[in-house]
Amino acid sequence: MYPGGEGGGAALAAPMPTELPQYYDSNAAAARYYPEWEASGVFSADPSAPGEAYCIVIPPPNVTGNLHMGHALNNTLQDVLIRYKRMDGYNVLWLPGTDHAGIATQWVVERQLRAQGIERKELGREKFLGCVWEWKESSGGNIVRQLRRLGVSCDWSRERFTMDEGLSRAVRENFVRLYEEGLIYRATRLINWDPVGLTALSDLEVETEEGVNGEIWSFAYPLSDGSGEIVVATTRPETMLGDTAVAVHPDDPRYKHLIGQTVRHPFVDRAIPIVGDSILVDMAFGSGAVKVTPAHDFNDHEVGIRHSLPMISIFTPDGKVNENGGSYAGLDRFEARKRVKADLEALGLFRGRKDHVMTLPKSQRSGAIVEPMISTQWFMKMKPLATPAVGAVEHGFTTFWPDQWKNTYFAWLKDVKDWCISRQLWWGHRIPAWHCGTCQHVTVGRVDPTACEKCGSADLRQDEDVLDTWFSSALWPFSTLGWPEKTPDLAKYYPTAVLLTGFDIIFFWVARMMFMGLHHMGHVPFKDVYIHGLVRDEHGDKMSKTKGNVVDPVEAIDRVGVDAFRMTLTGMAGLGRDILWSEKQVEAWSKFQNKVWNAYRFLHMHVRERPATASPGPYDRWILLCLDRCVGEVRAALDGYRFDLAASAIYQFTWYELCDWYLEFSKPALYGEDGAAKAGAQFTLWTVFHALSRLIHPFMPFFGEELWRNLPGNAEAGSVMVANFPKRAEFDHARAADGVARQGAPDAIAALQEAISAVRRLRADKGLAAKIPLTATNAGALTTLFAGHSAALRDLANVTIAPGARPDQAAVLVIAGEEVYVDLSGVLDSGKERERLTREIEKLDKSIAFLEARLGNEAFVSKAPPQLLAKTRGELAGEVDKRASLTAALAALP
RNA sequence: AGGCACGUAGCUCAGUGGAAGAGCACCGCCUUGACACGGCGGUGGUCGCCGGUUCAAUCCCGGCCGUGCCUACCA
Repeated sequence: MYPGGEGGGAALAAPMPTELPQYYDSNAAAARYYPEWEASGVFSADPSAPGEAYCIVIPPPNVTGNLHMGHALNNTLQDVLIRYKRMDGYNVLWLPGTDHAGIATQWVVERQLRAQGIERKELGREKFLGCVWEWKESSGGNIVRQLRRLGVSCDWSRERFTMDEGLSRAVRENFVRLYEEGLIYRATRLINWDPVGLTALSDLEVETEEGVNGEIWSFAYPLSDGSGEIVVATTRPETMLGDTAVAVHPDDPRYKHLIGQTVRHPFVDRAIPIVGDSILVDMAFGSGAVKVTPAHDFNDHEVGIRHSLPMISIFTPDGKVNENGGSYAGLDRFEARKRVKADLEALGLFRGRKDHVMTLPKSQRSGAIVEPMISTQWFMKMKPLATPAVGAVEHGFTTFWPDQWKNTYFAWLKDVKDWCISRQLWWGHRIPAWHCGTCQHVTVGRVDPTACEKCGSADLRQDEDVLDTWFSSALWPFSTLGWPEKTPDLAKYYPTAVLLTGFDIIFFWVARMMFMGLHHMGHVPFKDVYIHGLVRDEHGDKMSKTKGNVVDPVEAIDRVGVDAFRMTLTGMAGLGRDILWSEKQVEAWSKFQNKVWNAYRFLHMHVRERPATASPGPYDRWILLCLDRCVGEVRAALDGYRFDLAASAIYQFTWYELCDWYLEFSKPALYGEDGAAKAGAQFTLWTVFHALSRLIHPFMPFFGEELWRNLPGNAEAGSVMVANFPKRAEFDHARAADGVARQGAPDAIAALQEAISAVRRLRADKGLAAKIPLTATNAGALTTLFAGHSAALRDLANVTIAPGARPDQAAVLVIAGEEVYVDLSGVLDSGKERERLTREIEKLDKSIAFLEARLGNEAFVSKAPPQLLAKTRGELAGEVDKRASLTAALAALP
């Protein structure tokens, strides 16, 4: 356009066509549109606005982390749903935020400090926390900046952090309430201890490393009365320093007379009772006698409780033998193992060893071998919370997609042990409990107490521990909406619509949100839980630094463009399948993007302004009905979380129907002189892109926006984000028009496509250049049917259909049941044509044999549905006719 | 050990109780006025194996084999 124009007063008849660039630049579009979208306020939710609520809370990434492919997938899928629902008129809120990630973050900062020669303990709690906050502030923006690169439409004005003021308040409220209800308690128990991280862990934070080569080492405990010995075996000989019993099966004839006697501990001055325990001991295994270390083994601990055994802790928090280990005190646990073995051998008590492949419990964070230790910690009572959480899914208040994940969820909740929620860390929500120095009473409160609630003493000391990170995450769906306040957000958006996450945190997070939501809100936190797979490399291997196959999403976006990047992930996201990231797949979607872009440029060549509504011709009606079907498929797919099928439906329609056929069909009208036909095609082309840009937008947001904004005459429509997602009813006019026009007539478009393909095949088979025009003759109704399609036949197959008899030299085709003769005068190669016909006839023979066999089966005829029977008979008749035609043609060949 | 998935074209995956589909790869031909990041045509599969139900099974059921994951692990 020429700003200001040329003067002269005459309005330009038509705007100068905006020259669309040859290629669409996804990242340039992103840079242009994203800031504008964010500034426009469309991302921001308004609970007082109309529309049914549709809310998703983001699975909060680690605040100091970086975006990885899992995040990219997770957030892309959320954005697809959010944009779809927003366009569909829902009152949408996508609430973003980050997690403080207790252990993980503390570790990173500790490591940084250690690199500078500073130890956390020397620094002290206050100063150390200062460093963590500093690190959070300096790196905390990364992840949200990277999320923005994905084009996600979250409500950034509502961004939350698990340790912000509001959420900290929710955490405290939750703790106090559960404490008052008796669901949080302090107890001394055997827990999982991380000797490197120096903190308690929950069961879930312990990972098992499989396939570790170890040994089973046997030794003898001499009976105290000197009458013999009992052989026991262990993978951890050093734990014998804490043995307080030997267990045998009460029915075991070898040992049952010994129950009640004692054995003598060779290193510590201790007589150890022999107890009978049918739960622990399997008579058939090993020697049938088991050493019992109640302070360092979960099974043994139970035995200790059952038999009131002493529980002797033998390790210090950092995994060294303590004063209970006699002369071994001060040795690291692995060093102690060697010494114990050597000393037992020296005493002649060694009774053999064998190799044993075992699994080792390791700390999820530090990797250290976890040590069961008796320790005083805070726990959450799980049974009363878990039961309703199981029921809610059983009764369908929350649905898992795919459904089978509910089994995983049930399996854990139905057998869940109390949750150890305290951590000996500094970074996290400090436990709101104060210990009285005078009477030892613990005061828990919403506000910091100044005096012991029991004795009034002012000698109070706050509990040193912080809460497990997942304690705050468990509240996320309602704490982020304002709980414990009764906010408009909470009223409008809770329960949320769907949670999208990976299967690895069903226990950690999904289950805990479920029971916390049910407990505090009385409703499930989300109606659906969509569990997506893992992003792997193209061979299906897990991405890992050691394999060197990690794809950095930001780098990938820079390289391939954000739209194709997203579509690649989305296109593979079905139900219960992992996503295999492949550059080939990226390329396919880049090509798709390019294909659409070129079709769009074609539109711009022929449509300069918004076309007036025009009555659609046969091709127009056809493509509009295809689009209508596609819209239905996309909606159904998205409603069932089949992102892959939605992507595929769009691809199929766009490439195979719109580009391969419709654009070609429309050319004669667009380039021609028939005003009505032209208007119909222009209007249809515009209508298709008007819908397609909206259909694509949730998946390829910037591409959709670019198509929408540059659609001729669409400037005032604003952003595609707030346009309506296509509905099937939009194309009712085409359906109605098509119904009137066809009135039961055969499907001319299908016949046309068949004819074009048949001629093309013939050409390819005969090696005939496309330039050579062909004539096809037909004496039947087909010529009438094709009467309106001569231009399409000419342009797409370079063939003319005329009424008439069979030429002397001709190839016979059967289209829609009628013989069509393609005049090959002068170019007919009898040999090749004979081959072709023979091949065709062979195929028909097989088909006829198959159909006849079926119809000859009495059981089929009597039991198959009548519709199928009729169809089969019709097919057979058609095949027989076709065969007759081709056989005659073969016979007639010179 | 138990549980849950999965096994369809060379690769990655859709699919349905009524004669097997896509992308990529491969083989021909084609620069035609949206597009060579393209067009047209084509090759390619006893739908893991064995039984059962059914008129009809790749699809439903049972068993087996193989792969992956989860949970619990025996001192």
